[in-house]
Amino acid sequence: MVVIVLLSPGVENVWCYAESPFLWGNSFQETQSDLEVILEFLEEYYKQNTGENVDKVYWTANGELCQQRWTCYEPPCGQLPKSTFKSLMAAGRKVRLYHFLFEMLEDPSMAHCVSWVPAATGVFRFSSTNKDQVAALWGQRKGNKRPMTYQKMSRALRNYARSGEIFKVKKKLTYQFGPATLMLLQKCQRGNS
DNA sequence: TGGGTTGGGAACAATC
DNA sequence: AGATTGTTCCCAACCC
Repeated sequence: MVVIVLLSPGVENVWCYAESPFLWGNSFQETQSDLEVILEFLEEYYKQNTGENVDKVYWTANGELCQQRWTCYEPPCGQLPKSTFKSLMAAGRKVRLYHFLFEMLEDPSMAHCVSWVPAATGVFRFSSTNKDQVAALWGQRKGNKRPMTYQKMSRALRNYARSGEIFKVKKKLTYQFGPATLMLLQKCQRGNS
């Protein structure tokens, strides 16, 4: 997810715009993993310029905050206590399937289950014999009651085509990350390492 | 032909 | 209470 922070030192409000990279492209972009850093920076910057502490974060959200996707469209404007802002950030970091798959792909010990296809960027393929192992791990990660299978997981993968996060490649057991998703995942990974 | 794979509708659940 | 993100079930089509 992308967050745009517009600082207005000397002005009472600090504006924080959050939106989805899959909807808009933007000039100043940071990933969701950088949100806390941004918030800290914002606080410090605001403090230096106004001599006051930030106790609230203001942002646009079509009149109200869309809690899960950080999707905001146009001002103005909502306001939240900082604590709520932080807890929402933590909630947004909950693992999603495409992120989990990226983790698997970056883990050499999982190469027998799922691996990158070198021919094209962002393309990956499940092993015909071990694909259910990936699915089972995903089910475990989510704490599902019933065992996850490749068939059910692939149903979730097919839903990603609508949002452009992952596409099906016309090859057996092969999928491709959307360019924006791949960039985001790679950036997240660099941020964590 | 058959089994594995793909595609998608629909209802449902968990979470925020 | 509504949106998001799967999960589960099911059936049809495709393909090697």
